[in-house]
Amino acid sequence: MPGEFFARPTLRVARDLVGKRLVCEVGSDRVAGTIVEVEAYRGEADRACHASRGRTRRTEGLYRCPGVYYVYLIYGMYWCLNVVTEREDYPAAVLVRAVEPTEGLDAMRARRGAARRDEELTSGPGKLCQAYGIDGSFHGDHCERSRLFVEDAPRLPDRGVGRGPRVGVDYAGECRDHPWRFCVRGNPFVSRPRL
DNA sequence: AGATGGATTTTC
DNA sequence: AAAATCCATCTC
Repeated sequence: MPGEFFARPTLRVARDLVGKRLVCEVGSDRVAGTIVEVEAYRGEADRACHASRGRTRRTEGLYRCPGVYYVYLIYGMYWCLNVVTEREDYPAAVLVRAVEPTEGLDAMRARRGAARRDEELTSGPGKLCQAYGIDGSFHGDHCERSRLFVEDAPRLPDRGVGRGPRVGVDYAGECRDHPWRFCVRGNPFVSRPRL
């Protein structure tokens, strides 16, 4: 998808990202999957957004132009992939929380030692980054010029897309209940099926 | 349920 | 300088 796709209201980008394909090509290696779960993070008033404490060296990436990757380390162990949205100087992004693998399953299994079943390969933001080999070296890349990119796919009907509160943001006060999480309804690769 | 682990941020 | 925090995952 071109950068313009991400230069729109974050909730709309998040909704439209569900069903598209996330692809990573390194050398002759290609891994791909269908995005089945995302979350929107938007503005300094969103207490679950890293930018809620303002523009710092860490959060600077969220203020970049739409289509740029914001990749960060969580709990000192796992990488999480976000794509910046809206416009430059406004902090907002969509977190990719889960994909359904379609290509390169063997490479994913090799990187995901702990996964026993295929459903455990990419059913979480940290898991999918490990399966894809996404790390801090992708931080700041633009989607039009990166080994990692999003491919278009037919739009899912509204009835096939579930919506609910975001995961792991109990600390975010009144922002905790915002229904800014989107997923493919009934898909076994969604990280937390209950919605 | 408990351990893990490091960068960022807050507090002393 | 030290403590607390965090958009998670694995193992027990």
